Amino acid sequence: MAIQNRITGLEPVATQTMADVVEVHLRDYLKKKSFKPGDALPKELELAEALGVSRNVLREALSRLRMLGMIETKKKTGMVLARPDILGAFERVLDPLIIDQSTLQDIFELRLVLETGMAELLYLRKTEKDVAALEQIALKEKQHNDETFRIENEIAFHGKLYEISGNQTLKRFQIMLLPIFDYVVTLEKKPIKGEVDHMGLVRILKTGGIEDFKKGMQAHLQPHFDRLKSK
Amino acid sequence: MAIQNRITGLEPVATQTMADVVEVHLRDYLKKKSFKPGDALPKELELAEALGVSRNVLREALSRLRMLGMIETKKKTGMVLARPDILGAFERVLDPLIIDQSTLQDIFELRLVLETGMAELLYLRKTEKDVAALEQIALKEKQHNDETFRIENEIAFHGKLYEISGNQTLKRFQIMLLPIFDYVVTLEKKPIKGEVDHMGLVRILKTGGIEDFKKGMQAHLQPHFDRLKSK
DNA sequence: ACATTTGTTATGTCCCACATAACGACAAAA
DNA sequence: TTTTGTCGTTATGTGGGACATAACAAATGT
Repeated sequence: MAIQNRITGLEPVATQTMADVVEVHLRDYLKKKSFKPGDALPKELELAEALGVSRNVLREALSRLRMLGMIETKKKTGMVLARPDILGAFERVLDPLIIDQSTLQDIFELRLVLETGMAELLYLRKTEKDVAALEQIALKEKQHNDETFRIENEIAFHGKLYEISGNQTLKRFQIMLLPIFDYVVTLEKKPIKGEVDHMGLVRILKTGGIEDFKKGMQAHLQPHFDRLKSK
Repeated sequence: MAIQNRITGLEPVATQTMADVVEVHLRDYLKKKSFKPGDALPKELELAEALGVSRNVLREALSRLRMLGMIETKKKTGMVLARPDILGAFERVLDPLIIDQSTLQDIFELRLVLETGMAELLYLRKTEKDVAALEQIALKEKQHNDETFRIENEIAFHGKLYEISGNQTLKRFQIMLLPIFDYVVTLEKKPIKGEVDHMGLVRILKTGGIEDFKKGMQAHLQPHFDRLKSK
């Protein structure tokens, strides 16, 4: 048996379960038939028979698609195709405690990449009203001092930025990533402070150009980037 | 009953199925018990009894967790906790045909945000070997002329960029987003060409600074950004 | 015309049975 | 002693049947 340990490049036989196969078949089926959202699907018994599996197996696969939001089911009415919630599945597995360290680091970086790359969208879509709201958030910051408020405000500020970007998917992304980000940050002892604070970013948004903002955000997040060097 | 139809903001009672509830309970259970990957879980019958549901319902929920990679099951051995594949679920629903138009647009923007924000990571981790490989890809581009090759090469070039970023999650992200990107691009008639081409970006990576690259990538993707204005 | 009742039907849930693979223990062979 | 083969045990994988329930549709009554 000692020899087996030395054998490399041999995966332990990917034993697929029927539900796995059926899930793929169903997805292909939906794609191939080019169903539109709202279209009715065959009933469970018909599908089970067509696929040659029991209703049990079929329902396991359907349960998956249902979780992903690809289908919706109602008694008597049957199943209809729906628009999947592409981020819904994401949320379920985004727990800092069960994600391995390197992926955690990856996600941490991802947030930094997003916020520096967001400048284009911001300048494309920001309104005076948006900037005013952002300024209000930044102002409140100076009135309080406790730690929990600081974190909440940090979230509010950056959240508002995502909102201004006008990208709903991006916004939801941020909401999901925040816990992760918090988790990583709180692992460090002292709060990190960049050269440019929130008020500074607001000032740039009001009077500066897009390049200025990129530099500003870069400076704001610089301490976080510095942490990554060790990787 | 007519009154009910006028009430807005009231979803028609999210009729949760047992599998939905059990799924949540299971996830909470796993989190609360702070299982580590590799830890063995109770067997199906025990879980079903503890939750007060039939084995069928439990298995539907388990099937979902299994799909997300949160658990692995083997006959006789039972179930063990695993590291979820955070992007696996994503891939399953990322089909341009079933995603609604606005989300498609969001994702399209997301890619642009990622690639402009990636500059920091690139300059943090690029090696001479990386840049040389990138140059090879850019060089091949000039030798061919057919459309399919152009697209493949486009993918190879930008894919290499993600690779250099050293962020595995980012890289997988790009692979998933590419079909979407292609889909949106091919909706347009003529190929889009920015002021800075691939060779230009390589030149910047070799001799220029990080700010230069940001500007370069910005110019390279500018035509795409211009498309977004109409939104 | 409208409200009520009744019937039908597809999903939701449960239960039982058996197949199958993998583990563990033990025995046989080297 | 170490390896190899056998076999029973066991937890998951799969199949099939039954009934409950909600929702739709048609028939009925006012």
